[in-house]
Amino acid sequence: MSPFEALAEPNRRRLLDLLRAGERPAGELVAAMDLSQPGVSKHLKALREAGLVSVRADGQQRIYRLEARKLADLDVWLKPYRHFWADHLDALEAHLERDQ
Amino acid sequence: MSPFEALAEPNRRRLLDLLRAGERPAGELVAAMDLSQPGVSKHLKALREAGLVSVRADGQQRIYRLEARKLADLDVWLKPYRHFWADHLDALEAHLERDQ
DNA sequence: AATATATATGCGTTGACAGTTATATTTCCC
DNA sequence: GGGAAATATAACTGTCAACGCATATATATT
Repeated sequence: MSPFEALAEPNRRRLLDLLRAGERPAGELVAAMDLSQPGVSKHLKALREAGLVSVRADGQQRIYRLEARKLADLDVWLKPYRHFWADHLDALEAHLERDQ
Repeated sequence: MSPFEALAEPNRRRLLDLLRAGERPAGELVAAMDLSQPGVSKHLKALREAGLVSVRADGQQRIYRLEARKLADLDVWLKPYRHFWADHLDALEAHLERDQ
């Protein structure tokens, strides 16, 4: 599953947001999400396959960790578009300054 | 359809890439894509509903135009993640400099 | 008005995905 | 070893998206 596809699902974006605060065992993620345990587990699998998270075993727990480097793919794709709204912003700012 | 969902589909990303060069009639997009005309038309509809493109009529043609501002949503979502790989890059650069 | 061109929509099929419940697997503790 | 806890997988169901083909709609041309 590509990062783009992985991010299409809101629950998966939420999982990544949760992991931004630091690595967490799957159980905590389940508790934080409004989803069944298997549901969360499947989303985590999708994120794993997209390379967006990694897991490490700690006893019977699985500690999930954000792999943000993979999001750089998105950033790269986005790059040639960025100047479009950057230009607009520049124009807006110029306009606002002119009006001051 | 959210921008995230819209971007999950490779053909739709390709359509956006094509529109980066400037606005184009639907027919040109069909010619450039390896898809049926109705197929392209449906993807364009999805992009329209996601706010990522706009259309204007010119005779019997429909001229499509990139609405890149909507991609700023993506950029905003990405923002809190950016420092993750930026940090990694800094570390890598420092490492490379040290080795020079 | 009839025909052609450009584009969109309807329909049917197929495959993928998200959600559930139930069950398997692994590890821990007694 | 036996049971509990943590997590993953299996099996099933309902929904939705993508594709192709056929058709409708709108505009232009003669």
